[in-house]
Formats: sequence, C-alpha cells, structure tokens
Amino acid sequence: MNTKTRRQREFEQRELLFLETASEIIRSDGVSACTMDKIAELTEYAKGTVYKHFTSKEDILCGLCVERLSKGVEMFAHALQIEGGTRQKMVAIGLSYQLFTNKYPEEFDLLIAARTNNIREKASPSRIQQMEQIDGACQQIIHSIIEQAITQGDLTLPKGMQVVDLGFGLWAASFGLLALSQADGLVGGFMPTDVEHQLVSHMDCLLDGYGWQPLSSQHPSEDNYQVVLNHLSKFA
Amino acid sequence: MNTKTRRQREFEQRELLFLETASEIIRSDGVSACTMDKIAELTEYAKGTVYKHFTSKEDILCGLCVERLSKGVEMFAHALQIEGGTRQKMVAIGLSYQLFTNKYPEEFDLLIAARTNNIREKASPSRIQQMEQIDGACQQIIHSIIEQAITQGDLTLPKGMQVVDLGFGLWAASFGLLALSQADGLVGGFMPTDVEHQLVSHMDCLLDGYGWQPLSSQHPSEDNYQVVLNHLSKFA
DNA sequence: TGAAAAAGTGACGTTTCGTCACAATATGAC
DNA sequence: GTCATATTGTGACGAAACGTCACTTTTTCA
Repeated sequence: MNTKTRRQREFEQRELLFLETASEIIRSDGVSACTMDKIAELTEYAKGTVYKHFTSKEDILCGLCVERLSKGVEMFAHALQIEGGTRQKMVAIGLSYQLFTNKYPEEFDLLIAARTNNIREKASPSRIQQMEQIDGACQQIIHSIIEQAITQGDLTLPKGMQVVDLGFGLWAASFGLLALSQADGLVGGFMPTDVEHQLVSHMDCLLDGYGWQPLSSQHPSEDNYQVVLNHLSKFA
Repeated sequence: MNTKTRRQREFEQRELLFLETASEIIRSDGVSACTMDKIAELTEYAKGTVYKHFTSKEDILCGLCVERLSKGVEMFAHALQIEGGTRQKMVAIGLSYQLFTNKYPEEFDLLIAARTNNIREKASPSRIQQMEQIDGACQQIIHSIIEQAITQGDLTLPKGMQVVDLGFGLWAASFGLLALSQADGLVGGFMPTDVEHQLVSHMDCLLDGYGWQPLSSQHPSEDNYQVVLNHLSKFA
C-alpha cells in the first residue's frame, strides 16, 4: 500500500522526466528532432519504456501541453489576486496568458498545433481528456470573474450573450492575438507596431465594447500594463 | 516561345492536380493519410515527379493553403462590394472568413497548423513567401476599409493605435474565434451557445470598442447577419 | 525463499520520406 | 526526317522513425 504510492510516485516522476527531456530537445532542435528514440536515448531508458507512458509521439506532445498549461492555470490564479476591480483582473489574466507564451514559446507552438485534428486524432483519449480538463479550468477562472463583474454591477451582458459566450470571446481573441504575434514568419510590413502592448490594447477595446466598467476612457490608460506586470512578477 | 507557355501551363495544371488530390485524400482519410506515395499513385505519376513540384510533404500542405487562401481573398473582395457603410463592409469580411472556414474546414485546419514552426521550417522558402504574400493581400483589403472609414469619419484611431494595429487585432480576433470554434474536441460545457453567430457578435463588440460608427446601439442589430449572408451567396 | 506480477528491453517489421542515376520524351536546328 | 540536346518522368533504394512484442530482469509479498 505504501509501496504502491511510491511506485506511483516514481512513475509520475519518470513521466515528467520524459516530458522535460522532450521539451529540451524541442527547444534546441525543433519538434521534428523530438523522436521517441532520442528521448529514450537521452533518458537512458528503452523505447518500450517510453511507450509504457505515452501511446505515440503526439501523445507526448499533448502531454507537454498539459504539463505547461497546468503552470499556466497557476499563473492565472495568481493574476486573479491582483488588487483592483474586476476589469483589472480580467486584463491581468490576459497579460499572464501573454507572459505564459513568452515563457514557453515552443510549448505554445505545440498548443496551437494541438487544436489541429491531425494531432488530436493521434493522441490517446485520456490525454485529450486531460487537455479538455485544463481548458475547462481556464474557462472556469474567466467565468468566475465575469460573474463577479455582473454581481458587482461592473458588467451587463450584451444582448443575446451568455457568460460562456463572453468567456469564449475573450479567450479566443487572446489566443488569436498571441498565436499570430508569435508566428515569426509574418510579413514585416503587416506586423503591429508594438507587439508587446497589442494584447492589452485590444483587450481594452474589446472590454469597452462589452461595456465592462470602468471604460478605458474613464480610467488613466497609462500603465495599467506595468502595474499588472509588477504584480505578476512577484509570483512566477 | 509559345511552347514554353504551354509547358508552363501544363506544369501549373499538374501542380493543381496534385493539390486537389491531396485535398481529397485529406478530406476522406485525414492529413496523416496524405502521403507522397498515395498522391503519386492516385494521380498516376511517379513520386519523383511530385517532388519536382513540392520539396516536401509540408510544402504540399502549405501549397494547398495558398491555393485555398487565394479563393478566400476573392471572397473578401466580393464582401467589399456589399452595400452599406464601412462598418458593414468590415463585418461582411469577417463573415466571409467564417464562410471560408465552413467551406474548407480541412484546409482551415492546415492553415492553423501552418502557423506552427514545425510546419514552416519544412516548407520551401518560396512557398512560405507565397503564403506571406496572400496574408499580405488579406491585410491589404482590411487596411483599405479601415482607411476608408477614417476618411469618411466613421472611425478615429484609438489612442496609440495605427491602421496596421487595428487590422491585426480584427484579423487575429477572427482567427482565434474561428480556430477555437472549429476544434471539435472542445469541452461541450464551455462552448458558446450559438457558434454560428459568435463571430459577428464579438466583432460587433470589438468594433464598438474601437469606436467604429455606427455603434451597434445605433443600428438595428437584427440580422445584419442575414443581409451579409445573402449578399455573399450571390457570388460564391 | 520463491512464485507471480510488474517493469523494462531492444530487435524487428513496417511505413514513409526524400534522393538520384537512369529512361523516356520533346525540341528545334539542319 | 533525323539527330543532338534539353527537359521531364521514373521507381528502386537507403535512411529514419514509428510502434510492437516476446522475452529478461526486478520487485513484491505470502
């Protein structure tokens, strides 16, 4: 019984080892260099052992997403604790999403790929479920702020929209912004002037559009950005 | 000289044949089933011939994106011709983007994947350049409406934002919305209530946030959606 | 201590990739 | 019409990766 938990622990430990090794390979040589054989070799386990943990290469990739996303959720939770109104909290979450992508650029790349059927169909069902659970946790956090904002009177749902819709919109817009900013190959001339501040600027507009108080015209727009950044740096 | 153009034509013709064949395979059996050998077999050419056109499998995938995106650009151009103000035109473009993803769901999947370093690094430089050119053309269209809106007094750029920033925001938000809506694996409970109208609703809010006249509060919100849809159906 | 269960192994068959030396065909000068 | 040259097409081949599985080693616990 005690042994069982120890075994369990060792197993999880090793799973993490495989994941971190995969991450290192990806960081240094790209996704295509991240082969099962190489992971096995670097960790000094046999390939068969790796397959005891992951059903396929894509399963590892998704596993890595899950691992990183769980760190992301932690960041979001920290962001929630910033002092200020509900709107400020919402922006803080957006920004922590951005910090997340800066911290794990390669993994964010995977995260984008993981939206793709090509990847999803090759990962194990249980891994997919894990991903969905984490996605759910993120949405949960966002929903909680939205509901809080409604309760406190900062926000009235736009006509025809539910809490989930608003959450989805915010999430999707941020995802799109970050995904497209990151693609390094974009035509220079069409990239925004100041990538760093894009997310906050656009979020501010979107939140204004939703009618989330206080509107940006009513509060000093000047560095909200820095304030949030400072708050987040205390953790991470 | 005349022969040369004929050869050229035949070459392009065959390139298209390979692309369409790839598309069919993907539609029926998924991306992973789309192998070079299979394309060669179905088109009754040798693999070497396929490689005369495309440097790698990823190159074909990107080629397919380019092909489809060029159709997309046509749709955007049609959308521009809708009767109404600049804001209506902008919404029409967003909607035609949505129609595009509905028309070519598999290819949109590829388009998402093509944002990924993993794919980009394996495609040929010239193909990447083609993709950037098309991206540029899309942005160009968006920029033209934004500029028109400014000229006509429908829009004043929010503080600190340039035309490219606004275009980027609109583009990215739409991309995010569509990419996340399409991922069929998302947790049911967190999916928006009415996927079909999501894009327009959120775009409306975002445009309000940018201060793009006439604000949604000032015009009958009721089916703008249908109007645009009708307009677009005349073409496509 | 030893039998049963669990974990670990790596050679193997298969698939796909991308290459390349060679074959077939088309071109245009004479 | 013919022949040298250039272009285009071919498919066998080697390399790389995947995923499997029969077998070995280690651990567990009665």
